[in-house]
Parts: sequence; C-alpha cells; structure tokens
Amino acid sequence: MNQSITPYHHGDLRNCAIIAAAELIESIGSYDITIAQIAKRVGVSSPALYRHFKDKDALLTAVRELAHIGIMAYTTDAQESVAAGTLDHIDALGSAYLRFAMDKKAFFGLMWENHGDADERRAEARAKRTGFQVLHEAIELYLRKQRPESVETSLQTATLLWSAAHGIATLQHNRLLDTFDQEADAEVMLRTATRAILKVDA
Amino acid sequence: MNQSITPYHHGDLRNCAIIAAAELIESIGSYDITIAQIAKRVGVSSPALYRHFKDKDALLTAVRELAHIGIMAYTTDAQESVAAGTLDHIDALGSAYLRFAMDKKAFFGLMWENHGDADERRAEARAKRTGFQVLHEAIELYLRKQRPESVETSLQTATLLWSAAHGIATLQHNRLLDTFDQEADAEVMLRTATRAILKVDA
DNA sequence: AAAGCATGTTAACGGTGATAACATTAAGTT
DNA sequence: AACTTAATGTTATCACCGTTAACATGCTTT
Repeated sequence: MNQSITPYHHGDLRNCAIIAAAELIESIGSYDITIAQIAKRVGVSSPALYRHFKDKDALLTAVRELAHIGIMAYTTDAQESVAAGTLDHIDALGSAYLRFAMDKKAFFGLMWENHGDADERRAEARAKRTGFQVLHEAIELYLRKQRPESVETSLQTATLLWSAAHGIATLQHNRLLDTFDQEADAEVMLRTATRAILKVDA
Repeated sequence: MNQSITPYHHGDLRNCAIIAAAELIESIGSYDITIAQIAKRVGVSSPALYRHFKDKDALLTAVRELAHIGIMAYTTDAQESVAAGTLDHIDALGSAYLRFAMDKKAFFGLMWENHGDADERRAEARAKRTGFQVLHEAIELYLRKQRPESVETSLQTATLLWSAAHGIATLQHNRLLDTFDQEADAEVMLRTATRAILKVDA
C-alpha cells in the first residue's frame, strides 16, 4: 500500500538534525543558523527538535562534536605520510590545523565559541584535550629523539605550539594577517614559529 | 520652572548609548546584549537608537572602537616604565595584551568578532593596524639594537609575536590553557614564546 | 511667527527560541 | 489481542528580538 510517504515518527531525528545543522552551516558559511531552518531541512516541525535537545545550544554542541571529529580526520590524514616524532610530523599536524581552519571556516569558528552549560563544557574540553594529546605525543617523541634533555618540557612546549598555531589560525580566520603583513603566509609563519619554539635552526 | 525633568531631546544620545552598551557588557560580562536593554539604561525608547545607528551592529562597532581605545590605554600605560626597544618593552606590551584579555574578557571577545559591513570592517582594520604598529616599532627598535642583521624581518617577527600573544590570550579566554596544561601560566608562556621567536637565550 | 529638520514617541511586523497541550505511533503487559 | 504507557511527533502560543512606519515634539533658521 505504501500510502504513508513520510511516517509520523522520523526514526533518527537526533542524528539527522545534527547533520542537517552541519550541512546548513557549511552551505551558508556561518553558524548563525536557526532552529526553524534545521527543522525545515529535516522535514519536521521546530518543537520536534526539543524532544532530542534541551535547547539550541545543546544542538550546536553536538555539531561542535562533529567539528572535532572533522579536525581529527584532518590531523589523522596528515599523519599518514610522515614518520612519527619527526619535525615533519609536527609540521604536518600544524598544517592540518591551519587547513581545517581555512577549509571549514564556519566550523572552526563554532568550535571555539564557549557557550553551553557545565556538562557540555566538560565534554568539549575532553574532546579538545584528546586533539591536543596528538600534538603532545608527537612533540614528546621528537624531543626524546632530538633533545632528550628537554623532554620534561614537552607539555609546556606543546601548549605553546598549539597557542601559536591557534593564534595564527584565528588571525587568518579574521582576515587580520594580511592587515598586519600583506605578504604573510600562515603556513610559513607556523613553520617559523615551530622551529623557534623547538629551537631548531631555521 | 524646571518642570520637565527629562527633556524630550536627550542631547547626546549617540555617545550615551555607546557608553551604556559598554557598561552593560561590563556588568553582565558578555556582549550578548539587547537594543532594548541599552535603550532602557539610557532612559529612551528602542527605536530612538536607530536615529543614531544604522543597526545593532553599527552600535556594537562603536563599542568595539571603545575597546580598541581601552587596549591602547593598557599598552600605553605599560610602555611608561620601560626603555624603548628593550626586551622589557616587548614583554610589557605582551603582558598588557594578556592583562586586557583577562580584565575585560567581554570586550576582548567582542573585538575579534568580525561582523559589520565593509566600511565598518575597514575602519576596524585601521584601528587594529594602529595597535599592531606599536608592537612592530618596538620590535624593529629592538632588532636594530640587538640583532641588526635581522632588522628586515621585523614585520614578520612582529606578526608572529602578535599571533602567539593572541593565541595564548584566546586559549586562556576560552579556559583551554588549564585544560591542556594545568599549571600553564599565560604570562610565562608568552615570555617563553617571545624569547624563542626573538632567539634570545631564555 | 512659520517652516523645516532633527530627534524623540508609540504601534506594529516578521522572525526567534521555547513551552504547552494535544495527536499519533511504538513497545510492553496482561 | 487489547489495553496501557512512553516516546515522539503536531499545532497554537508566548515573550522577546531587531527593525520600520507613522506620528509628536522641540530646536533652528528664516
């Protein structure tokens, strides 16, 4: 009979809503989206989403998780063709970070918005720490091989390097690098910063 | 007779609105404010503000200008007690930047939001370039004295140092420094970064 | 004094996130 | 198989948002 083309119950609304939101963000290049837009894209009424998310921010938090997965995919890809614990390895991670920031501008911006309640915050912090861990291990490995006397500073070094990468990515994201230095190249800058922080001869 | 306590015409609504917005932002610690809130604080109806600002974003842009003045005040203060072109000078600028980011969290966050139309963007870019110039000059002076052979890299160096400072400030602002390294200290990190980038012995 | 302009007012509109009340379907119990 | 219950949709509605329109007031210029 197949008379009901669209069943009353969606079946996987929660996940579909998250994906719809992500697609919407991608397509308009901004995370300034609306519950109504998301609902419409899934083919459901707005209040239906509130059965699956406490509020709009909870939905966006779920999208942020997607973004974290996305950036992890970038870094995982980047690691495939480099030897672990080499300078190349660290460069590849940084490059992946910058590339994600440019390729997925809206997601990158969304990731660092800090709204949400305490629980959501904690969950996100965990995701970010996991990403950070990848860099930290690469740096620890590098130091162990190249400058074993400095291995104990690996955490501080990783934090500093992440900060540099984040600063470069953020300024580029806000179109400020060109404002300061017309010929600035984010990737080159990060390589310079990496070598300075790791005390490698440029 | 002084019968009209509140005159029909405000007299200086534009400036008062900007200040009221800034005070509101300061008091609630967030730049998520409302036209109605601002209007109420000034004692005027919401639409009155539209006689002086094209839209909400134009008002916030004016507040951003205030924020730029604020950060300039921080750096100007910081420069008073240091000798021009010394490492201390550069440290003082960085420290002022970090201090502003923490003292005036909401303003710092607002400053780097990039909304507004093209004109507003250009005006803001000019303000930011002016701030950057202060750091650039300090670094150029430093290099000229300490490492004259590297003077030609002063622009890239300044851009890189700003990026590092911005990254540290941003991560701290988002409470991520502690997430990565429980004992991280923004000020110490920036000093480390500064010395690494300027190739000074720590 | 009159005219005109700048700047205030109230009323209203469409859109927002969110809740309430009701409808429908799926799942579990007897 | 029938009844109950819980999950998950719907429409109606809310207060609030940014914004515009239409009107009121008062300063300024002639």
